[in-house]
Amino acid sequence: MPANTNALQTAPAPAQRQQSDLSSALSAIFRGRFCQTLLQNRNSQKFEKGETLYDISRKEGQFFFIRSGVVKIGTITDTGEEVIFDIRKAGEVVGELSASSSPRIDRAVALELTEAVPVSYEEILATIQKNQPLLRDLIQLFCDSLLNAQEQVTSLAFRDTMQRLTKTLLDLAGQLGRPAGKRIEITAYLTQEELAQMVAARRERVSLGLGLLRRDGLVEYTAHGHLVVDPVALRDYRPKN
Amino acid sequence: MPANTNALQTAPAPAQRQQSDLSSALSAIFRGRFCQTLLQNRNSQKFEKGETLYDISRKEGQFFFIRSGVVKIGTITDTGEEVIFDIRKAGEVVGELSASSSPRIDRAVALELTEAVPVSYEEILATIQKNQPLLRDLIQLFCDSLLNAQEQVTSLAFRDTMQRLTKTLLDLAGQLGRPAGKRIEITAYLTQEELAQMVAARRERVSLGLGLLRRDGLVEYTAHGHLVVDPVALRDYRPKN
DNA sequence: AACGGCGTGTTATCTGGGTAACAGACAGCA
DNA sequence: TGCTGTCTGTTACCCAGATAACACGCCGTT
Repeated sequence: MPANTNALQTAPAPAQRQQSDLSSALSAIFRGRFCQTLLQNRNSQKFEKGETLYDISRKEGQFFFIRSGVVKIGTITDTGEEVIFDIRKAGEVVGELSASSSPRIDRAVALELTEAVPVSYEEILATIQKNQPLLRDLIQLFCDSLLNAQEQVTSLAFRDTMQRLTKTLLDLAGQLGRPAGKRIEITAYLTQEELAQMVAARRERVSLGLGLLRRDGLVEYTAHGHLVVDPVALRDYRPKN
Repeated sequence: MPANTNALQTAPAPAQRQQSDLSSALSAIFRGRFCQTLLQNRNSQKFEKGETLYDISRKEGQFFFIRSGVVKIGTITDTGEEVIFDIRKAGEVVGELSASSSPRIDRAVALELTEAVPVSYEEILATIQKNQPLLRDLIQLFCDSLLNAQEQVTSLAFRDTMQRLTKTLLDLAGQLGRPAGKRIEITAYLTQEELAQMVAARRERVSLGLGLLRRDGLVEYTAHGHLVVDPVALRDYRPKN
């Protein structure tokens, strides 16, 4: 079953080969055009649902290239409260903050069975020096992450719970969406608690909010518990309907 | 008066020379060991208090190396509301998001007379390719920025106004602080409105909060309107005193 | 000296959303 | 077949903080 996990042993490759593979993979992944085969000579790790890829304040500087699955990145305060900064899926990268020499606060947890290839920051740097165009992609990755965080700050500063909820749903539809008629199905199972951690509100609020949206036909559940949203209607949803 | 502004003309240097200067400057600045002289062959721009270095959604991808002064970076929503993400001072860099190809939302405004050297993203990339160690510094810059933004999200999600205010004051003391006995003076003039935009709360709250802290001797004003804080007392300030 | 303009201090009122406390639905398991 | 744990839906209550509306001081101008 864990075929990829020991692909390295079954098809040993010289460092040379591996290096060039990594290079292509970085390029493809950073650009979001992930190809399953590119990293096939490298070890991949499996993470069960709920398992953490990396936790707050660990030493090893590793990026993870997600082959399949979905992970949440967020943090937990000393008082046990949890926020979610972002969701990443197959073809994307997590753990970019491991490049920082400052103490970090983020962690990543699999939302479903996830396969990811860990690559040390040092290795990434080395690869970039041999493949200059990758630099732009790496930096773009940081920019996207930063932009996203800044948007969250702005949203928290000025928007109410309902507006943050609709924005979160739209973002999710964009990231994890699969078209279903004129609707979009969010292809991941998120509990209301997790939605609440993305919205930065109490679960009860999210429950109420979803209830409202459902009553107005902007949102519904599939049999599997997935959310299906109406993006256009959601986009110009005005509070106090 | 604008002596630096045309330093390039008065002391023309071959591209070669300029390139190596920029390289050293990047290194020093990224590491926070800014040296006034390193960029002296490059144009520097002056920004009056309140003038914007760059605004939301402009095209030119430029970083600014701050020679002197203090700037705020933040954003304004379409409804005119303003937040401040961060404050940067002499020796630091702003505008790193200009590396992004996605539409950005941030802007930078001088809080006092500021001199800064604009350097295009392309030029920075070119310099890094000739001076590999700089790559780490550039990435560290992004990491610090991202970390800061994530902390703000966490803070907004879980802390009340008073806690955010004390944290903001401590951060400011760390960034703009000059020791004054066992106190620290924040060497910039910030209106309560600006503090409020950093804390993401109404100005009235900040006024009230500062009043409380002042009553307890944790904060005072200098004659010039600067804040002086007691960092140790502030650090373990507990609400509901 | 009189005027805006701008920043600050303060209060009275209203409300979004947190807190607490359930009830029902469903799934796994013993 | 009931037990337990996890998730969702809903309500009553309360409070931190937004809103609104001033008064005051401190300038730089005219």
